[in-house]
Amino acid sequence: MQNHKVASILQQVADYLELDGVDFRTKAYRRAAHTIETLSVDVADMQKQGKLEELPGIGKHIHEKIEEILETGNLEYLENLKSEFPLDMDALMQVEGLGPKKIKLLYQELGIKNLDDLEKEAKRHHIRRLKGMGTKTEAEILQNIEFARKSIGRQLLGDVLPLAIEIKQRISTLDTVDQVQIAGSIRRRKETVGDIDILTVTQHPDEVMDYFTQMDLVGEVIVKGHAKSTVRLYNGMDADIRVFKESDFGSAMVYFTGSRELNIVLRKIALSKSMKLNEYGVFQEDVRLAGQTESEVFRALGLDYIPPELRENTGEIEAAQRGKLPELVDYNDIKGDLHIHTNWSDGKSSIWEMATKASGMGYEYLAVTDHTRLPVARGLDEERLTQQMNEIDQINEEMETITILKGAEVNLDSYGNLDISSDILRELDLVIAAVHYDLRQDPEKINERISRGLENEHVDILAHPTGRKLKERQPYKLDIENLFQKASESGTILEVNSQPKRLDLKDIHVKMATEYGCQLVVNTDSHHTSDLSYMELGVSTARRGWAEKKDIINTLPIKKLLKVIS
DNA sequence: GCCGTTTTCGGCCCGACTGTTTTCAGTCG
Repeated sequence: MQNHKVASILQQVADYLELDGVDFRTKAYRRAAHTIETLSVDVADMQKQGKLEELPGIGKHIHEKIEEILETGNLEYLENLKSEFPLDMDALMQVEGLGPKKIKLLYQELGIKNLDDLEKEAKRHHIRRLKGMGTKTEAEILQNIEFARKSIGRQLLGDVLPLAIEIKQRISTLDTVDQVQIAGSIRRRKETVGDIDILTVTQHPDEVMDYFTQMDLVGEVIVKGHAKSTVRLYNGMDADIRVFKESDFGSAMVYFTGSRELNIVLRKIALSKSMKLNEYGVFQEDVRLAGQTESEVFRALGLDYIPPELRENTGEIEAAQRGKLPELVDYNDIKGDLHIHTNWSDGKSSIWEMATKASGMGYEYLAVTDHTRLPVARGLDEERLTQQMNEIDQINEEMETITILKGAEVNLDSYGNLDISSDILRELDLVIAAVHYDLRQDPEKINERISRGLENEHVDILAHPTGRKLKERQPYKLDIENLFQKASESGTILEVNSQPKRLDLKDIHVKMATEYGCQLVVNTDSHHTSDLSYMELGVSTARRGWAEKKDIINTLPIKKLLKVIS
């Protein structure tokens, strides 16, 4: 599967074209890159079937470029652009305030190719001499270089969401604030986020701005105005706050939730109906048609309400026009967690503690699935598994509010065999199979290994199917479509793992899997009672993958669930 | 470079802010 590679090359072409001031062709390449990146099928398959040009934003020329990438792994066009501008685009673009135009000017006038060159020339005061630059720009650049160097990039949703909620709660304590909401990619629950966007309604903007910029979470204030302020938080992440009128709040939420791609299409739709859409409302001539609520804004454009998690312009707008949006699985639909660890292996909490917490969350059931054998995780052998089953029997007798299921997270060895004997596996309610070592196998081996696991009669669930860890490691080199095909044939359930670093399957894979007819389960893989709350991240990942309640087995009441995993 | 319920050619989302200007270009979201 080469979708990501193809998209990345097209994106780079756009970056370099932008240097040259090429406007609309740049946009065309970005649009094509977005189409490929979010495609829920293999771009190579589309190409073989001659269907590439049916995709939005892909015409004759980009079709040819994609063919070249698929055949040769490279794109000559991009290589030529690179040799014309031999500079570190990525790094320079990280410097706030520098865009393609200024980068080109700096390269042509001063030969600046990277951050080191940039720093040198700024310190020599050469930059202020250039047209359109001045002392302020030069000082700004020097200041921002340091930040660009240690730029942490996008952070994990799971790390940022609690911080955003904290800020929202603090602002909502102000008497003068009528409404406060989180917008941006956090609201869309994207797996990584670049900043925190907060929108408010208040009659006293200055008071809110003072409070926001003086919070103890703030490292430095970047901009402070009456309608908008930006701060850099202690952890290096930027947070924006904006003030709107009550009557505009819906259109502001649509606009600042994005995505950017969705906004562009919404505005085109408005234009096609001779309306105008901006963050202050929907207008026709000078008459205001909508703006107070999001639903009202969508309705004015002839669309059903689109849940934030779907707002990526990957087909949801067309679905909303035809009244065909999916009924997404809801956070309250989840009836239990089927993948957790306890202090029997590498977890920190006891079975009793985990069950008590889960019961408090309103769950009907909880499956205890400690590691087997894995030495680093103090994994269980047959004997200890048996002891653990006895303890679970006891706790089940004492606890009336929740049913604890007996399970295990069993290792797939390098050939796809399980490391616990069938006699014991047969006694368990639930068997999860997972790859935990020998991760860098060749595609052929890892595919065979996982296929064997899926075909094993004892295996109910495949945990974290691709093995990726955000900002840490690549997925296994597996053929994902083969995996979905096999899983749908064998009826093995695929996990959406809710750990902030994993979110595996990820959103577009969730969509692919359901299109193959696979059943899914959303699990937390908790190692502590506090991890159980990660469920929300998994559910939002499933929602981003268009999953409905019927696709997720842990939305079932216990009797039906037991039939599925029996 | 893509695309069409006005269009096969002439458009391509919109507004705020900043620093540099003396009416605007570049950047950002």
